[in-house]
Amino acid sequence: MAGNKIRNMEEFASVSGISRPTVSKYFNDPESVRDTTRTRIEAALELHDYRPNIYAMNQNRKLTKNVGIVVPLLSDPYFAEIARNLEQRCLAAGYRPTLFSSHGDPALEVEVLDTLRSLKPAGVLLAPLGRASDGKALEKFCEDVPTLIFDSSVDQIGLAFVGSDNFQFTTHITDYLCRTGEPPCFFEMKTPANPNAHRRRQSYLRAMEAFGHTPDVISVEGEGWGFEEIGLLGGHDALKRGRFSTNTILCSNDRLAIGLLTACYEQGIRVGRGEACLIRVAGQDGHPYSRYTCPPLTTISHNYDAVSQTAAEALFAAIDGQVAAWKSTRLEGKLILRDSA
Amino acid sequence: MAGNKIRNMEEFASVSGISRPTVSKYFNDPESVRDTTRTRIEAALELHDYRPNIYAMNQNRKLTKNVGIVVPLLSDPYFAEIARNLEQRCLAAGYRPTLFSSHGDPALEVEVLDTLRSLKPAGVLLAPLGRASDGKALEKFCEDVPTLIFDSSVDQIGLAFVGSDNFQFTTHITDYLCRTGEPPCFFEMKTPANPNAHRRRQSYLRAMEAFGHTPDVISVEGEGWGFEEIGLLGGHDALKRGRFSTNTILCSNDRLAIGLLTACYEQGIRVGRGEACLIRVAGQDGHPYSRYTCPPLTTISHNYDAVSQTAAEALFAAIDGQVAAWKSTRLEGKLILRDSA
DNA sequence: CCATTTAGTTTACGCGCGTAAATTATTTGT
DNA sequence: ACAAATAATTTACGCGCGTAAACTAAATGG
Repeated sequence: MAGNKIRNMEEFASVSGISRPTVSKYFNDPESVRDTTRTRIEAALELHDYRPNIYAMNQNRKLTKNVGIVVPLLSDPYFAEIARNLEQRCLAAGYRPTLFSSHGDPALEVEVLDTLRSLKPAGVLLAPLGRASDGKALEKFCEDVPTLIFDSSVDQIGLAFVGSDNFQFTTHITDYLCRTGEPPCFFEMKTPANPNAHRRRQSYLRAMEAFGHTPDVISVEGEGWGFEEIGLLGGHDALKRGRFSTNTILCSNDRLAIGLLTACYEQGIRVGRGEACLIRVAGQDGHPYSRYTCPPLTTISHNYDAVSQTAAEALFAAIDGQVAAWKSTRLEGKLILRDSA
Repeated sequence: MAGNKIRNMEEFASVSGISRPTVSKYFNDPESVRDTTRTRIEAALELHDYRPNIYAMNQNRKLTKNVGIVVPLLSDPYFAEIARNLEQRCLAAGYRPTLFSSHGDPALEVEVLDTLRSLKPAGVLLAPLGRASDGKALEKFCEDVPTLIFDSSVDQIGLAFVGSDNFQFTTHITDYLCRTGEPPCFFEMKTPANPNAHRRRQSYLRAMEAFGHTPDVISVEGEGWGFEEIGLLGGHDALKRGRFSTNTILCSNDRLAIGLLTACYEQGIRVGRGEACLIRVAGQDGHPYSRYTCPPLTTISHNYDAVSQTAAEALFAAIDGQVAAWKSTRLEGKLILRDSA
């Protein structure tokens, strides 16, 4: 932090007593220079706080150190949490993460990919919108940029897929619900945004069959990503029409469950596993807010850490040139027992 | 989208029949070239889908078109929502927004500002962490980069401040609570992260005095940004110890209220304004999830749109060279009546 | 229609860095 | 201690674009 300001790498090289190409090499990878050289550079770095111009840096590099992180909806705390997790891992690995949200809009998703392309990222961690995504655009993007798909799988594109095992999720929690009370009916959106929802419904149907129960799926209307509102309206409607065939409701996801809980409350229906409770409600996802619903929501949680770690490491490996065949990794969820079911 | 790919502006200029400097001018500001020229460039643009290299662009420009948006905690839906709003406004105004979260960590906040500095942004929309922020670092950053502070004010730094009128918030909702039932006690964190919390407490004290009531502030322990958890634990504790002097509780913010509602639920205390209800709970902020608590939360909501618009427009005006004295704009909130109070 | 304004063209340079090739200095191994 | 291997230096070029200056073409106005 000396008075004289360093304007460029040339000047910094001279004050550090090292040639510019070597300094350049250092900034590319500090490990690539000799210990004594690194020490001298880092000493100068402390005195003069110089940072290479990222624009000039990235202009000539074939591969930048940028990593794009794209989620369908950043205002959903689930995605916010996983994005935060991925962001930290990128930073720790020496990459420069940039966050993008598609805001639930397929057109915006394409725009985001376009923006990303111009950033020439070393890699991208992409959670697609799902059903509504422009498949062609995604595929084309994956051909151009090393992309790892997470959360929601779309065909067999990109380097690999990492997400949760939705079959295990629903089977596991259905099993729990069957063992502890009436077998559940299944509460979902009629036209879900996300393919995971289909897997969960199928898994529910299979599990119920396997356990010898008759499944019952309640599909409510509603488009878009306002799941709580859809759960609330659909819940009110279903409750009024006596649409639930058992006293136990498994929701396709936690946000839907949050809306349903509100509907139950507003109709004076006590939810939980206690004596005085009329129905049980369970969710799926391990949403950050599921602990704070009334009653607190029984759910099956993503393994946030493991998903993030697996996804990040797979991408970094690919960036480092380690070729691997396309692979789908689906991690198991963990049942979180609370008062709602 | 013709077969031949354009490698740089030179090539694009030749296929569009316009000289490179003029094309460069177009990309800087499409309005700065004649209509006929713009039409020809845009026609070529449709045929050849070329995009200027942003790294080369920004290298020589004194001012980029980048705008940084920094919030204390992106996983808080309140900040996620306002960030989304700001992001859209930046895009609409022709800027390239980039989202950053300090993740509740002062050290990360400084890192974010450092990263931002190297992006040479035209401007920054910054919501500081508050109390924990490194004031010196913020001030220095504001000297170097046109920065507009929003949400939470720190001294008189940056171009201006835009946020909500916390005095009006608390006065207004306190007034409502007093008129409709017992005067409220005030539930807050002992060491809040955010200066807005202090304003709200003060406003509560003043309002109660003005209305001729005795104020009662319950300050609960807890550090950091896990407000729901702090509200939950502090709520349990306060309820067990009979710490609430009236049947009405005004929370310093909605997230605290969400935790308190859960504590009430877990202790079998019915919340709301109905006959069978023991206490009333109200929040402040108009949190996106406040509609879905049980009972739905009465709160006073930020005017998200107006705050975002005022902040964005003030920044854009400053970027366009319109000098203005430092100014603080505090917008009024709107009472949202729900079942909790 | 010509003088004036406005916009586009040509030419040229520089930004800050990546990177390659040839050379020289330093470290290793024996 | 000397040859071989490794690392740093010198030199030089280029990336894709911003931008300035001098010039030429096109639009405007009376």
